Formats: sequence, C-alpha cells, structure tokens
Amino acid sequence: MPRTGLQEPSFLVLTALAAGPLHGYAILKDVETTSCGSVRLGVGTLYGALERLAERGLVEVASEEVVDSRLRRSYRLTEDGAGVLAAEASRRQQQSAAALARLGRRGALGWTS
Amino acid sequence: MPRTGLQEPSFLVLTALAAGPLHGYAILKDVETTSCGSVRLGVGTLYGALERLAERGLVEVASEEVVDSRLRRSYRLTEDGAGVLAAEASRRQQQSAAALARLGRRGALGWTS
DNA sequence: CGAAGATACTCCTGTTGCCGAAGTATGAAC
DNA sequence: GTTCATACTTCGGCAACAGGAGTATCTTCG
Repeated sequence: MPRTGLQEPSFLVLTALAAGPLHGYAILKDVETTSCGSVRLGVGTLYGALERLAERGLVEVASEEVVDSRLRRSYRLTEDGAGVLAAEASRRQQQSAAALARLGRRGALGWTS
Repeated sequence: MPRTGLQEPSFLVLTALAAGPLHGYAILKDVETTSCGSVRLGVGTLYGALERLAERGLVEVASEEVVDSRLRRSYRLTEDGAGVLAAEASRRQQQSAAALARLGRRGALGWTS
C-alpha cells in the first residue's frame, strides 16, 4: 500500500466520521475516547488530514455554523470515503489476523515466555 | 500512537519474521505473497526498516552465510519484537473492528448504496 | 560468448503525512 | 483581570518510507 493510502491518523478520522458528521474538536475527542486515551491527535495533524481527505473527496464540509461567536465547521464522510475506509479496515484486519496467527503458531505472543 | 510506533512496512516485516528467520529477499517475497501481490516493498524500504527495527532490538541478525559468492543475511524476530508485533496487531484489529462496526451501523459499507 | 535476468545487499535523494507548537479570538470560570 | 476551554489557522521540522541506482555473482538464453 503506497503512502497515498491511509496512515493511521487519517484512518481514525474517517472512522470518527463514520458515526456521523462532527466538527474538528469533536473528532479529536472521538478518536481519543474510542482509543481509551491512547491516541491523541494534534490539531495540526487533524486539520492537515482533513484537508487532504477533502481534496481526495473522502470527506466534505457538512455545515459551518457560528456558535458563541466561533466558527464551527462540521465534516461528513462521503460515499467514496466510506468505501475507502471499509477497504482499508479490511486490509488492516487481514494483516492483523495474519500477524496474530503467526505469533500464535510461534508459541509465544510475547508474554507467555 | 506516536510515529515511533510501527508503520505498515515495518509491521509487515515483523509479521514475515514471525514465521521464522528469513533473509532480505525472502522477506520481500513473503510480504508480497501474503498480501496476494498487493503489497510490494522496495529494497530501500526493506533494509531501512530492518535497520531501524534492529536498532530498536525488535529484530536481530540470525546468521550471515555466503551462498553462491553472495552474502545472505538472515534476520530473526526477538522476544521484544514479538511482543511489539502482538500489541500492534491487536491495536490494528481493534481499530479495524471499530471502523467496520460503524460502517455497518451506517447501513452502507460503501458498496451497497 | 555476451546480454539479460535473478539474487542479495548498499546507499542515497526526494516526498509525504504527520507532529508539535504557536497564533488568533471569544466565552466561561475563578 | 487572568486563566482555561473551545475552535480554527498556519508553519517549520522530521521520521519513515518510496524509489531507484549501484555493485557483484550466478544462471539462463540467444
């Protein structure tokens, strides 16, 4: 998979949006929450990823509202985005299964020995 | 997950070695085979990754032999490496499951609509 | 025989997607 | 008034590739 595929931050952003439209900070929160605090994207990373994903047509702006004098821009996953996310998730699933299978066959998952 | 985690190429290299010691080109072959030809690592990528993984103590040189006047260096996964691979595989498994679950709940996996 | 391809590792330049942080601005809390 | 949280903008730096060329030997083929 070339680097033009999805890196983890982008993958997680798409996953967050798969549940419905969210604005920037809500995406950050979602990613952190669903990873039980183990993954925290920086805002630079988030907006950089959103821009690239938007350029690729995988996400689009759902709405822009002014809340408390602050612009709040929500994003939504496009159909293309959903397709790419599904494909990537499957790929990662397969790769993970392969790794775990081999580790199991190895008789050591890194903590039994 | 900080960038000091595993990117895909490194992850796949560790997976290849989880099955037993292999030399460079055999790793390339393994990665390509297990991905059904969809992932082909370049030699620059491979040896770069091997070097970094070795520096981190996740792999080590298993043997160096001269075959047909050619140096053949085999690498093996260390116990630490197996542990890191297991953890990473689990992480990716979870993330994939989460993404697929949300897509399912969304009623569209990108190809039903 | 010479050329091309396969095997095996070395080395290097260029690119990409973050990573981290600083900036701007407003409202809320202390 | 100060600090913190919310919300987006912007940017320099860098790690991990990605791609490819180089060196060298053996095998295969014309």
